[in-house]
Amino acid sequence: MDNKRRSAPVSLIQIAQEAQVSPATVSRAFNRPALVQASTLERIMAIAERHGFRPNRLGSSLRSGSTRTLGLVLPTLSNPVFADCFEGAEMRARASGYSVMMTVTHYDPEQEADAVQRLIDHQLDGIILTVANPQQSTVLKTLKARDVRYVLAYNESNAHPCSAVDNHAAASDMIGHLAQLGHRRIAFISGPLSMSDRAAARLSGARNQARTLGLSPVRHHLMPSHTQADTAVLQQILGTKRPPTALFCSNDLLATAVIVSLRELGYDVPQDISVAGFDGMRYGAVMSPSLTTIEAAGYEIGKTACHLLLEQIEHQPLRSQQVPHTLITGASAAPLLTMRRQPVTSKRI
Amino acid sequence: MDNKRRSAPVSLIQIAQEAQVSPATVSRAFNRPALVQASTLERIMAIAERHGFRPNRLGSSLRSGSTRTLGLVLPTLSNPVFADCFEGAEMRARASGYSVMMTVTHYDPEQEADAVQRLIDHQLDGIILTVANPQQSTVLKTLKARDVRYVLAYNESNAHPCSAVDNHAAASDMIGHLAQLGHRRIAFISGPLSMSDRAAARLSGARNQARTLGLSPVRHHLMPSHTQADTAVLQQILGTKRPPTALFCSNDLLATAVIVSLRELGYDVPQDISVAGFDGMRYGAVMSPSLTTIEAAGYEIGKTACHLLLEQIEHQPLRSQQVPHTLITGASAAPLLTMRRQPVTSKRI
DNA sequence: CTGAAAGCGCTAACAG
DNA sequence: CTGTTAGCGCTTTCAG
Repeated sequence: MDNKRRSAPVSLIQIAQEAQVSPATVSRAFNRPALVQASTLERIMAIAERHGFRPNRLGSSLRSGSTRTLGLVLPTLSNPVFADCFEGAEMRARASGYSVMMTVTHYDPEQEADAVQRLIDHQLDGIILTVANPQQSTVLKTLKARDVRYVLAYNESNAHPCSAVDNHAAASDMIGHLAQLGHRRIAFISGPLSMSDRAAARLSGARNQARTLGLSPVRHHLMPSHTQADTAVLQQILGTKRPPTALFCSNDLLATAVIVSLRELGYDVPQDISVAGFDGMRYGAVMSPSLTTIEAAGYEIGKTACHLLLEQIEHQPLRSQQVPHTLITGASAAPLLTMRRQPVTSKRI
Repeated sequence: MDNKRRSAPVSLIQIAQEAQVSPATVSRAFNRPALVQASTLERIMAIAERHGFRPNRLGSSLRSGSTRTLGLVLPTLSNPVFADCFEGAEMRARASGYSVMMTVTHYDPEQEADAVQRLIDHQLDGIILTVANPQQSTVLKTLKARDVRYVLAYNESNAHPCSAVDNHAAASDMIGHLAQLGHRRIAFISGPLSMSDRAAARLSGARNQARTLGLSPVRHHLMPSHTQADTAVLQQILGTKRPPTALFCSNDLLATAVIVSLRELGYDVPQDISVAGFDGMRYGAVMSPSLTTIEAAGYEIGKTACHLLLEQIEHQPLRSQQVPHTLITGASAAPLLTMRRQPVTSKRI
């Protein structure tokens, strides 16, 4: 009856029989062809091809103890920097014959834990992950306890191998840039810091640099999520006596949302207020106004993280690597002088 | 010496010994706990927990013939619609206890073939994929020949199970909308059609509707890639005697690039020329001008494709499912009357 | 260069 | 409800 589905699952043993060699030889033919006599190799391969045979990786993984598969755990792919990160990591993995199992966590530590457990169950050779906060991450403990190899991507840490930009320095650079444009009252806007150590590091870098340059202390304003702007909060920020003249947002998606909300409130960017982001997502350049931001190449972070992980798998010593960042001067942050004296506080739309 | 790495790989057998039961019982405890006496179950689980034991999926997969893992093959995650597609598919997969192995092909049939082969080697339970063109796709033949379950995402086909929007109808809708705005000369812009049957279907829908409405025939102009605009081509298109008043681009990324290029050439969108896209990527709403486009929800396509695949895996009959599309009226396409009479052909920048 | 044998960790039959 | 048995498909010693 059911003779259509799952036709002829040929196994290595059958190839061996047909080729009149032992299974071991067929295995060698595929894994270390140099060890097999040319004529034998040819015969085996011909038969294999005829049957469309390819070694079943489950068998080989079980026996050899390696799945040649890596796990990738990221907050979300909606943020294009993480999509880039995947592409960088997968490209690097493929170059070494590895496949990638991927999952997203939506910045939720509980989902991080589930994800990592799932990947461990699959016996992956290693895991690349971005966690909410490496300091107090139970997953990292699990990983260590189980002796699973891993590398953090985006998170900075000196307790764990990682691939990231120097968020502190990058945020400093941005504050420097805004200061150079004449801004002295800068606010920092982000989602819940507990969900992103990156945002926290950026805030700290911003504050530090503001202090160094003698600017007003950087106020921190919280948005409900890392990618959504709360209009009420913005209204409140700008309704104060001496409102900030520039808003530094913890990521580009948030900066984008903030710009849209400001527009709805009747503020022009950068005419009434400057806005800067962080990440350097591709669309930033296309937006209007084009986004002033820090480019932290996701592709590089992913590629590097994967490279570090593969090093570990090859038993090279653990190490971390910083990925360089670049300030991108867009039109969303303008010199203070060209801005209006009195920001309009009433709606204009 | 090397006593630090890979500490104590506990196996089901060891748990069985310690719990004084047979391996089968431990297996049942994890897979069908209802079949095990409560007290036994408890004892087993306690011991397992103490050792941090979890069943090794390689063993179980090899024996049971199912990896509970699906493959996802997409052109690229740089296009946010595909990133959404991943999220939709992975969410659906996870809901049924499946993991996802993912890879990108950059619209290259050769990479599609490699990817599928790699996934087949991993013995995945099924594959969701977007191919350049299902009509002449060797991968689909391979998949069929090997009796691997699969569902197409984005590609429309009546020879293969698939989840997609009705590209033809959607393109018709867009032409209808542009016609309603007063446009009668509309050009269609895309990358190489051989790399995307979606673009081809959209072109055909556009042409058909233009004919129906008695508009000028839709001219098709080719860009070097699906996401990059060639300024020279645009210049040539607009340099003709009776240039099109609206450009319908085969996807949003391309539309975005076209708008940027037009701006560089000194054309204002939509003042001088209207531009429409296709896909409904999130950033379209944030752009300026906001993008007129067709929303084809990637998340839904991915989720649906995964759902169809899981149905297949549960031996339900093959089927396809169309995902609805929506016209999004943005500001990048404006009524003809408000446009200038004579499009400027000299640079203004 | 090749073969024989053992077994990776688990589950599916079949008994009881 | 539980145990026994027999592998799933492959690789890896260890011998030749």
